[in-house]
Amino acid sequence: MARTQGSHSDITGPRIRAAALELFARHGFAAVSMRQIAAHVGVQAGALYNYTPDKQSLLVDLMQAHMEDLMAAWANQQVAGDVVARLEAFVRFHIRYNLERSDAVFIAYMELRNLTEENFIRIEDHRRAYEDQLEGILKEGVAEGVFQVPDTKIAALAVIAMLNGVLTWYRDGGRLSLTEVETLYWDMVRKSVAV
Amino acid sequence: MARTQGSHSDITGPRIRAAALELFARHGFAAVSMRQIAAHVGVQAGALYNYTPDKQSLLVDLMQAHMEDLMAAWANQQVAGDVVARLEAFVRFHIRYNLERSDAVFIAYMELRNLTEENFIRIEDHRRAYEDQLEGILKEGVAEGVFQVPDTKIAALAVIAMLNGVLTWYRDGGRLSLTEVETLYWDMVRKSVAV
DNA sequence: GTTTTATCTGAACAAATGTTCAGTTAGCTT
DNA sequence: AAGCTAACTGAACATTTGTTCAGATAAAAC
Repeated sequence: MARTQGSHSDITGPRIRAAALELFARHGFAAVSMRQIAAHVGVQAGALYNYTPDKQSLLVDLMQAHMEDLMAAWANQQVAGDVVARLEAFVRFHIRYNLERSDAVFIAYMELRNLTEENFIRIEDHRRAYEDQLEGILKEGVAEGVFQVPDTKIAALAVIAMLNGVLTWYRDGGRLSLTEVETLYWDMVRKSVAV
Repeated sequence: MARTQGSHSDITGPRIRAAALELFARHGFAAVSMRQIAAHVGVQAGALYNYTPDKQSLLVDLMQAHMEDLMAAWANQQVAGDVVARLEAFVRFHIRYNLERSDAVFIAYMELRNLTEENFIRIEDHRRAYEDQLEGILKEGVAEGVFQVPDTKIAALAVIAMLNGVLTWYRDGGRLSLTEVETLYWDMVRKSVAV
């Protein structure tokens, strides 16, 4: 056999990335073999190399795409308003977006150690840029006297870490709805940076 | 060659666990081979099997030991006092303890997916018990009207997630001292659960 | 309908994996 | 000093790993 019926790179490519995303998130990058990914797509391992030069590139591309999507989604989301409204928007956006793409978020946070120095820096730059968005809001709020934090950089990291915690316990159809979770976290964040 | 000079299980055992801890934390469980651990100790791979029945048991034992140490250290730490003082004690304890054993903490949070169902439950029970300690303090505070949170369970998880975030950025000899970091986080936690 | 191009197979490769074990030597006991 | 036990080596094992590539077939272009 060789080329299979209905085969098309526009279909196989995304399916490979989707399978890799799910498997990397579930078992970890190092624990997943190229053959497992291929089997998930219904293809032989060799075929993957039409879509990625090697295994690590597959991981990096997934991370990079996620970080770019995240930044684009946030840029698209922003609403004008006072700093409090913008902080609330950030909190709700972050929770909702991260829960919708929990696999990608998980990978982007957990698999950094499997990256080469160069790739690590690329991804880390994206993350810092995202954190800077939140820190910018906090800085403004502090300048206006609406917020009070001892250190805006640390506060931004603390807030993001707190919000990311949702990933470890939230399940669809659980005790709390997505909106309830958002409101609950927003309540804590709001108070934590209050004057 | 066979038994080597100065070899003793009281020495080799701990060294194996220490090497495994460091390597698992740095590269991930699946990415570390038994031969790498052995090389780190200065021993052949086969010798490891005098100390563990298999690779996963090595991981589980490290996790279990960490969780037990954590619980014991907290039990040993507790001071009498009002709920606010006890919450502060928890925050400072958690930050300090986790930074001192960041490798173990990292592993206990990241490698759960490499466990069998049975082992997963064992470790997860420990974590829940630890989280319950914090939730207990929050519940008491809410009952007394000193704290106000919409949901003590979620609040406990949120606080712990926030504190764990320290691990991702804190470095010895950095801009902030350990005590400064503790105080900084305590400030945010205190406000986040305030009435 | 024929040629060209895109896509995949299937086999192969060397290297690395977790684990076992017979054999060997160091340390301890008597 | 002799015997016993604890600790380790070194080689072997069956699998699995990431990756390559010649060949085969489907889809697209002409």
